[in-house]
Amino acid sequence: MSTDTSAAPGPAAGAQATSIWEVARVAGVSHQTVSRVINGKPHVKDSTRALVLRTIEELGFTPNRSAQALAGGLVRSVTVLTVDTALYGCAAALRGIEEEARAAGFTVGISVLEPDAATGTQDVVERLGRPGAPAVVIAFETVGARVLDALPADHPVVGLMERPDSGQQQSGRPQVWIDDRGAAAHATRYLLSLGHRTVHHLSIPSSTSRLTQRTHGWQDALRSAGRPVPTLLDAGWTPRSGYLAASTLLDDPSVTAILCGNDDVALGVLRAAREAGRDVPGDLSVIGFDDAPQSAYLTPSLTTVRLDFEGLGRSAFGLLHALLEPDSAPAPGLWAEPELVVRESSGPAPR
Amino acid sequence: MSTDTSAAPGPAAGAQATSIWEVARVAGVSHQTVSRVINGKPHVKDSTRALVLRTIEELGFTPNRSAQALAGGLVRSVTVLTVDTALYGCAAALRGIEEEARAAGFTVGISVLEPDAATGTQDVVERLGRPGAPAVVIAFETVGARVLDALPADHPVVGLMERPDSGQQQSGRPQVWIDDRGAAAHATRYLLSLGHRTVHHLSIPSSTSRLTQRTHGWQDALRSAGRPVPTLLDAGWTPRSGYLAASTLLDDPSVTAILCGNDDVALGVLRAAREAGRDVPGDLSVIGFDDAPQSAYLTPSLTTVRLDFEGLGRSAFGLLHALLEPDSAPAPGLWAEPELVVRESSGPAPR
DNA sequence: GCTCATGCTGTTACCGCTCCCAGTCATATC
DNA sequence: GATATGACTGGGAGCGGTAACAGCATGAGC
Repeated sequence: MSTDTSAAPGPAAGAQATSIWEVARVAGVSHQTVSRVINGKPHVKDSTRALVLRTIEELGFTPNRSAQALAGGLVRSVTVLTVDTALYGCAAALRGIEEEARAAGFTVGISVLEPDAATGTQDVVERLGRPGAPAVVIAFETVGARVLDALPADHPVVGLMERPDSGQQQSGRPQVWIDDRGAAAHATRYLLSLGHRTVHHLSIPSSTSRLTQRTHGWQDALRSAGRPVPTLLDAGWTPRSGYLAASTLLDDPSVTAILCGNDDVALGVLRAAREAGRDVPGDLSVIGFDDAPQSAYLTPSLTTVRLDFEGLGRSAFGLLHALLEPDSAPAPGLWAEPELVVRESSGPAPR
Repeated sequence: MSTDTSAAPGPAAGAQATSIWEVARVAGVSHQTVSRVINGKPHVKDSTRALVLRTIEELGFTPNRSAQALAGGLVRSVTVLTVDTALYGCAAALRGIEEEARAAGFTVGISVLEPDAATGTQDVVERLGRPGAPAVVIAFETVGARVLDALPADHPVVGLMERPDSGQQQSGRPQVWIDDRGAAAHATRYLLSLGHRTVHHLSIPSSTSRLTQRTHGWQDALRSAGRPVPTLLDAGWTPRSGYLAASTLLDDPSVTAILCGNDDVALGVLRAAREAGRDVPGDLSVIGFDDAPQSAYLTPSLTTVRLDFEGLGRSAFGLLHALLEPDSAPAPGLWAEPELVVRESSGPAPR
């Protein structure tokens, strides 16, 4: 009796790892047939298919994705490029993407962009691991936008953006966006309608060259109402930054309404207001942006603009999927329009 | 003059994608030398190395990770398995892992576990894409723990856990954990020291078979102080769940101190307390868990147990890295001990 | 001067999978 | 009955890398 090492014809002759060759050997078919079964391709007799499927089950075989990708098969993986996974907007979008991607059998990778990260084409491709690797870029701010620009035009990538300026429908690159400019304008008008003379704005970080669309929307509303546009104040993303920015702003008693770049900033403002002895909404109205899950439970509960980041993420993936597999992919869904959610933190201007 | 299609000896003879063959051809060396340079292996003359490096730069070549993985080279990718990317603890841990992984040149994938997901070995391996693919499992709750169990003992995986019961130092699998049991006990003792007769507890979801370590810690402290242990109340992860659970609890005027399973639950409790006309901390003390970035800015600001999820994530990756590359990996760092952060939401028992 | 170690380089065989192409049948069609 | 289908199946050649081995100089040691 001798060990038969020459039996298996293909690679992995004496191997223990279960490959399609092993499955093929056990099932008594060729590796090609196994491949067909795995990929649900036609031209396999039902009984053969069943046999192979059973064998796969028995052997606990899992196709090796690296090999699939290398052999030029369908890739079924997305990389999400984002600045911060903990920030509510990004986290929610990520969740939407992941959810949809997993449902479609895609693997999702994630790579966090440092604010000062190198964003040359090569740097970005290196993060993706392979030229032509599908990606979703969460590009609400500058770094993301730069990364998006660095990718070649034919690269399968979709961006999650702020609403692009109507003028520059640029790049023809697939993208999904939220009309936060319009939403910010709406929120600002709402505050004016409550009798506030003007509205101050604590902006989330913007590129040095460009204001955020939220800031633009705020300006739009004030200008078209003929109201003075106060100096723009830059906050960060955190409650702390909102708190610091508001601390000085609240020294001015004429400030009666503040539109914040996001809910976290608004939270900081709420805190600063309380410490400054300003009643919200009696003396001061505060509006946030995003409608994070916490915002409804704050004291006072926060009036805010609800943004459907999760839906946006789902759509982004859907768009990418459609790009990759035009036939099999379901049509990408839509996402909810921004909506002003009025709660306790906003009210009539003091008199 | 004719196009020379036979020049390149190896694969990709007439291809346009830049592979190591292309780099080799341009640099006038063999593909193997290019491979050596890429991997920083020895036995390459400095001048040759420089030449290859320059060529790589010029051609904008990026090694194909699928091919590297397939060829049995170092893998340099981790998959994070978690239940929710938006939950503060998970998000922070994920950030820690990603940060450390990227620094080490690893790709990070993420896969969200549904509460009712199939967690057989094969299901999990399928998510990882390849048997033996390194992973970090965020296993603070049941699903994660089950997944961890499903992986074969020799699989390179590290778990982020609650502190295991001292009895069962189980499985020998590498893991990092937070002593939330001790921290919960500490927080409970703190409340008792303020004069509260007992402490109520709103638990985050636990497996049906097992209480969370936080709940255990709470029981520990009450029992060893000889205080009555109130009925355990199950909340969820969200402010809403805390709000709902507290709404009934607060009908009982003897409830003066509540330890919450996390900060979001505590936020809901704060809200419910206000609506019930209970002053915090005058009538009621509330303590959270996690110290989310928002908690310091709430009104009242939240006394909570600070947990270093980010450090935990970094350490988890460090441990995995050391497992994968015992020589080159730096020693995994430590993470901060839990710490009770006393703020405004806790105070002496009412009398 | 010749052997031997040593540094550098190229050749070859895979890794596990998918493509393309060439069979082999059974069933229609003429 | 011979030929054309067409469903099914198998064989081989890569995909872009890495590992193991083999060559070939160069310098040291005898």
